[in-house]
Amino acid sequence: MKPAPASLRHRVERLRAEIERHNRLYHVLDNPEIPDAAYDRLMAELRALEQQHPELVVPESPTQRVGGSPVPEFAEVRHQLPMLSLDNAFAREDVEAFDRRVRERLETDEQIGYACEPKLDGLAVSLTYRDGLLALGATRGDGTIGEDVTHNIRTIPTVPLRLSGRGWPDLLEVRGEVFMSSAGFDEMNRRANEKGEKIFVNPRNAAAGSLRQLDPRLTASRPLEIYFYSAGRVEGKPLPDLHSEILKVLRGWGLRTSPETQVVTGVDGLLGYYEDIGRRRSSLRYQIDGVVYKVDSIEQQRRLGFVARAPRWQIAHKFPAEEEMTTVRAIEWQVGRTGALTPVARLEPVFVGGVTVSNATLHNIDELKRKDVRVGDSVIIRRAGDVIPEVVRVIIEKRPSKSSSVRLPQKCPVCGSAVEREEGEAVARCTGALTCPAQLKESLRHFASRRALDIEGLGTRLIDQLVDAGLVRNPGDLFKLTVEQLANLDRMGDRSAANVVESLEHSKQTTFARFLHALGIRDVGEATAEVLAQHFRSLDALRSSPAEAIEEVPDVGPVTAGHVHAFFADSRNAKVIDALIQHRVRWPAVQGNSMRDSPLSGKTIVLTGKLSTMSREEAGDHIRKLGGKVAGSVSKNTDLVVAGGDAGSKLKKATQLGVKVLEEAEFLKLIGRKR
DNA sequence: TTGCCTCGAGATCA
DNA sequence: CTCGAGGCAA
Repeated sequence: MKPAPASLRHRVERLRAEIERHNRLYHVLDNPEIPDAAYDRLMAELRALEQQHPELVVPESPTQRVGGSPVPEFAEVRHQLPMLSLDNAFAREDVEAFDRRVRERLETDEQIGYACEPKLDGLAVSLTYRDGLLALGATRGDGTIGEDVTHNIRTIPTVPLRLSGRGWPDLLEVRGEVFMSSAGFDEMNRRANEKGEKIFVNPRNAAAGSLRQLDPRLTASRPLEIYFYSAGRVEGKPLPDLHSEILKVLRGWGLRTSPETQVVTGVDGLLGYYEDIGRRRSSLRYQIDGVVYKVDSIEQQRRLGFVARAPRWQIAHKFPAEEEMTTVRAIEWQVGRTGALTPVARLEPVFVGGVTVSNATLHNIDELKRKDVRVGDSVIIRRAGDVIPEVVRVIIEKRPSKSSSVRLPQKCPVCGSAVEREEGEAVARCTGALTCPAQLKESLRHFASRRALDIEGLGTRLIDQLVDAGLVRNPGDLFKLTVEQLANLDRMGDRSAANVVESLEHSKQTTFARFLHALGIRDVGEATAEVLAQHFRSLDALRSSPAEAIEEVPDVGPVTAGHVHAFFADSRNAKVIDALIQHRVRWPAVQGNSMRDSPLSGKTIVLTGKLSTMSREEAGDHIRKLGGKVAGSVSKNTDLVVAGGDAGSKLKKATQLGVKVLEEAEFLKLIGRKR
């Protein structure tokens, strides 16, 4: 093939620039200059030229949005700056309190400038541009680690593959919300319906599902959009010092921001914005579940800082949750792992807040009595806090004439054992322990779960069958199962059965902490299991300890210590544990850094700056594991400050107060981690 | 709590 | 083709 002549190269460049300009006019500025057909002709010409001269193709060419080949799996991405969650406000008082807190912390009586925007119902993503080219697109994940979905992000027409304009930093991380417009969603479903394909139930799930496709061609066929709402990591050039100005420069680089953003002053401004958007909510092109307020000044944001996992300078003001009426078909009692009886309302299915709700927990007997929900009642349902369905109230006028209050059962509805309710406790419990099939099933689920023994393939269905068939009466029985027994069950062939036996075998090699966690002792979750393991080091030491000795463990109080001691004192539990050990469930000896001789034990430590080898969360976990406490700010009570790169005011304060400061390398040595 | 995607494997039908 | 497990997101 002949190399492309310079004139052709030039033409290709011109075409790309032209197409990108029209993209920007169309998607970002919402102001197209040429008809679609003319745009299509430009694209067609570019495609033809690139086909004839493949050496001219570059990844950022507008023709390369769909990279072609599916990815084998999603890679993990660590967010350099964590993607935090945000606090919620539901009532105007919450907003007033927010504004008051902000002014108190900033020690000002002046009205605060706030940047406001709608809170879109989509999913948060982080995009990284290096030298102006899209390099990475990732989901939020847990805020620290997300998934690499670059191949799918590239297919979104409103995402520029190359930044336009000038003056962008060498490295720019931007955050935004990927969503589907209501019209796009309806149109997509209409087409899917015509073709007899399955339709999506709501735009949010459709958008989330689309980003999780392995094959970008499928994603490209979904009407995804994006609005950017903030900058993350920036290197090489500072951004403006007002949030609203940052949004402006982002827009200048072709990154679409919400046209509804607005800067207001003071709490009245916030509430006015909320009402304005609320009035226009139904005429917006997309679904929103509230609005977001941010302190506009970046300097003020910095001074306000963070609390736990949310910044103090922003808050989401949610619209009231959508409510629907339905009827109660039944009220059932669920028996949990610890025997706790929970009343659950089985409802006539009703579509509310984008999903079909047919169950709603009533939490406990007190809650049930307070609301006096009865079978046959008409009730108001909403999805509280985004997720969990809630019975708001009963419509008394519609109550059937002969109905009666639900009472706490005297006997366990599953096994018939006595039900006990301790003085002053809200929960009632079945006393059947592992003889109760419900408790047994839940215990086994917990035992096999990922953070416990992690037995792959042992799911709900299989556990139900094993218990119902009488094959398993306690966790120890799991390890007696044979391929033949398993293969006899529903939907279990030889292959599946062998896989389960294999993963059971695999799960026997565990850690002391996981083992303790798996036992399901009351009040012993992952964290407590970890400190118990560190403190006692061996099962025998723990088993033979009196409650007082267990109480010596940091963060373990008399109640938890009592539960732990009682658990091991129970001969039924002892038998199960012995059986597990007999089946060679085992773990490596717990290593050196016992809490007692750890250098961090009882120390208060502050982390500042970026560590190169781990996230702050991880560093915090290490410290806590070694008996230390992590604090957010430096004071005279601080024993130690760990300074990573770019450490700021906390380091300064530490020096002022004469607090000992450790570099990352020294810290790693201290926690017994080498580089 | 629900909905979505992916994967492995069992069930079903030609 | 269908189902269950497992993982993710809000």
